[in-house]
Amino acid sequence: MQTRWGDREARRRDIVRAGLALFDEDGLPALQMREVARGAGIALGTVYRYFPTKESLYAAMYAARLREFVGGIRQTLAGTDDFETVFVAVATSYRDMYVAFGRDLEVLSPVGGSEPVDPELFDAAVGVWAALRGIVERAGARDPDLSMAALWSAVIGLAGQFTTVRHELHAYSWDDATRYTARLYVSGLAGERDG
Amino acid sequence: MQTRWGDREARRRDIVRAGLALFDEDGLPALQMREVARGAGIALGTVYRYFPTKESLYAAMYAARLREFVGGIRQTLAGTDDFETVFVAVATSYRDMYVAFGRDLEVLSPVGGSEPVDPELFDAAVGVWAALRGIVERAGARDPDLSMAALWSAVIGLAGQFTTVRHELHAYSWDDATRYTARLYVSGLAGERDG
DNA sequence: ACCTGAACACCGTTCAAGT
DNA sequence: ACCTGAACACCGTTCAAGT
Repeated sequence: MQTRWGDREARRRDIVRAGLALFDEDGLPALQMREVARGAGIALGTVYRYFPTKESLYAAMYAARLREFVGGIRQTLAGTDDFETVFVAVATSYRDMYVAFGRDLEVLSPVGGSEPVDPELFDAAVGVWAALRGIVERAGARDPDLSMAALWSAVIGLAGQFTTVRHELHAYSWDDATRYTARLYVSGLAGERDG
Repeated sequence: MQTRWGDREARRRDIVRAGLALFDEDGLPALQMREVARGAGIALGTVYRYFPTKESLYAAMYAARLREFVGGIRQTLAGTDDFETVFVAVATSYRDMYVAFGRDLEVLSPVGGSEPVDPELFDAAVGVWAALRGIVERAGARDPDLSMAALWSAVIGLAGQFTTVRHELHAYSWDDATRYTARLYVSGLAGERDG
């Protein structure tokens, strides 16, 4: 299906799709503007009529993936509110994005950076964050926001640890480590409530 | 103090020092081989007689910083074995390295990657890891290795969270979040012991 | 208006020549 | 042996010309 001359919306999608294909295949070094152009079936210069820099293309690719991430968490939350199950699901989705995008992940950050985000995505992220906060609150957190900061750090850290060679250090699987971390937090939060 | 013609050891140090100066000033984009040569007072081609690629120079710069990191933790451990104090100190040192080197940090990974590490550094890292493990054990961990994995994730995650714009999301300082996380773990580990 | 691709700029790497 | 720096290769970005 050929994108028509002048169809800016379809052209933009073609470019982002071509970028993600290269990126998924061989990482950031493979994201070369000449290859993007080739994948999108256009000339090199045309890519720059849609994205003024390589970095802005990367940002668009990232936004596309973020949308999928938030959608996945929403689906999990629709099915359960068990702390451990939700923690493992969120951490696992996060890890998958981390593998691709690395340290610059801004997943679920409703405040966001300097650029205005798609409002629909923004609202979805805020909703997800509030739902997660509710689960933490029911687990006994005295200061749910501070607990969320700690929990979110655990998610980031597990992804970081199991994404490098470092994880070969110990014998624990992703699932074991993630579930154990969830239980440790539940126990710690229960201690806050009861202690 | 001019490095003498043929003094390979001093020359190597000059190059690594020049690289770190550029890197600290303006990050990875500023680490350009021409600039490294200029900073080390040698010709461009000479850099390649010491480091076959830019990546290998980067690895040497990283090893130099890792040595400082391990030395700092050892000093902390010599002064105290209080869980919270040690956790905050380790997390803070880790964060400082994370700011510079990002997701590729392999700090305190005694097994290491493919390249053989300096044996002295290796031994120091193993010693530090064992000492930290002892503290976790005394805090009540039933499976200290699994707890270390979770704790180490917390360190990584806190660094990750407070190193991006994401940390502007909430009102908590590095110190608050780090201390709270330490206490949550202590409470969780005590639950393992007593529960 | 939108698209093209040759040309430019920049930077990692090489290698024949210098001491 | 060690060092030099001009030359090459690669890739992000621009812009005058094409439809």
